[in-house]
Parts: sequence; C-alpha cells; structure tokens
Amino acid sequence: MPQPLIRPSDGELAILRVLWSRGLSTVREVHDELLKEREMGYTTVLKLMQIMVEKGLVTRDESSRTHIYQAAQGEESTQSCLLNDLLQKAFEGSAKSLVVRALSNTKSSDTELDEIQAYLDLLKARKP
Amino acid sequence: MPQPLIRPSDGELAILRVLWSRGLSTVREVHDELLKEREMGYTTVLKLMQIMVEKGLVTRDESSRTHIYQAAQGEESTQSCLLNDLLQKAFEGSAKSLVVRALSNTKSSDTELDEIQAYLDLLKARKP
DNA sequence: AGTTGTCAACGAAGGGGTTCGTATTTTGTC
DNA sequence: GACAAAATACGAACCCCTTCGTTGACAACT
Repeated sequence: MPQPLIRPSDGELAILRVLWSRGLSTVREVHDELLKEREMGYTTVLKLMQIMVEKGLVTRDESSRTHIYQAAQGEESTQSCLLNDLLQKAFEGSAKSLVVRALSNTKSSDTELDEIQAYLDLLKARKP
Repeated sequence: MPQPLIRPSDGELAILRVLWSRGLSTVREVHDELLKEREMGYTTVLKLMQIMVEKGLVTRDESSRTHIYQAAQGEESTQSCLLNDLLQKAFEGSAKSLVVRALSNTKSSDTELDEIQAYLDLLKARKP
C-alpha cells in the first residue's frame, strides 16, 4: 500500500521545507533556519515538530540527547498531495484549468516555458 | 488599486463555488446545493455566509427579508490567489515545478494536453 | 387572531494550529 | 560537586474555522 500522505499545515510545511533542504536536522538547526524568515521562539518549533512526529510527518532518532529529525514523506509526494487538494477544491478537478491559471499568473522565463514544453512532449509521446 | 483578494477557507470556498455557478443566491439555495455533497445544517451555512460578508468575500442585498448573496471576487482571481499561496509555500515560487508536478499527477486527456500546448505557444508568441 | 413555517441573528462549543512560559532532565565546565 | 547551558516535555492560552441550538422577527395560511 502507498504511504498515508498527510496534508501538512502551513507551519508544518515551513519545517518540512527546512528538513528537505538540510536533510537530518536538530530542532535548533531548523529553528535557526526559520529565524531567517521570521521571528519565532525555539519552543514553538520544538512543539510543532513533536506534534509532527505523532502525526507521522517526520521521524526522529532519539538515541542521543539531542534528537535528530528527518522528513517522513518526500517533497514531491507532499507537493502532489497539496496540489490534488487544491485541484479538487478550487478547479473542479481540471488539471488543465489549474495549469493554465498557474501559467497566466506568473511571468515564466523562456527557459522555463521550454522545459514545460519538453515535459508536455514527453507525456504525449508516452501515450499509445 | 487591485482588490484586497482574500484567501478563503475550505468551507468558504465551497460556498463560493455555489455562488459562482448559480449567481445571485439565497442562503437556502446555497444550502440545498451543498446538501448534494455532504450533510450540514442550514444555520451552519448561514453563519459562514454572514462571516463572509464581514470579510468581504461576498456581498448581499438586504432590501427584502430573505437576503440575496453574491460572490465579491471572481473565480479566476480566487484561483490565482490560492495558487500563488501554494506556489510560495510548497514550490519555492517556481511555476515550472508546480506545473510539471500537476501534469505528472493526473492523467490528462490528449485533448487537454493539446489545449495546454496551445496556451504555451500563445505565451511564447507574446514574448519579444 | 392564532398557528405554523421561514429567516436572520446570536452565542456557545469543539477542534486544530500556533505560540510560548515553565518545569525537568541532561550535559558540560569550573 | 556546584553551577550554567541546552534540550525535551508539558500545559495553557489564543485564534480561526466549523458546527449547531436557540431566540426573535416576520410571513403566510386557516
């Protein structure tokens, strides 16, 4: 069976972002990283990460005094989860609508457009 | 200046969906529509819509006894708002990542892929 | 006129997320 | 060993969202 795939809250997502980019990390390391974006207490991050353990969003190694955390689900899986949620709730399940809206929204570079194009071609080629 | 553009919650979004598709509606009409999807009390919808008035998500005509509501912001603006939010929080602002993830996620029909393709071409053509 | 039905308004309660202060335990230093 | 620093654990508080029961006003019907 596939993973449970839990939809993280905003605060949890901020922590996951740090874990994805840093890999194995302590609470202090995550806190230091988050401080670069906004002010928040150390225990706030700690509490959040403890809850995330219970939810299964992260795992931790408790063998040493300072616990070491890591994300339990990958960045791509989580992105898919959040995207699917938004897709159903705001786009009636139409991926096309979502993609077009996303493209019209932001100024993408030519390079990016080309990469999307390439991916589209790949998808089409795969079809029978 | 552009509209404030408020990010609706899940419950609010469900109501907005009804208002977008129905146009001017009473609380009862919205409630009846939502009942098709899931069970919920009339006053629950009423309360939500009252709060949405305060937030500016909907407007209402109170001239008659049964108030008549309508969405204050368009569907597309709201989609953009939600999409931008997700873009920043889960995709580091990269529209390309988001689009690719969305495409890889869902089985889009050939027709849809073609439409996306056409939109891509349009975007490219607009570039200098 | 009285009863029944519909509606808006209000308040309260519960759950989840976020924040942080405090207490406790462990580690390291003098 | 005493003291300071660092980490975890715990619990409380707050806010937002959601849900609904109750109340009071208005309307319609008999």
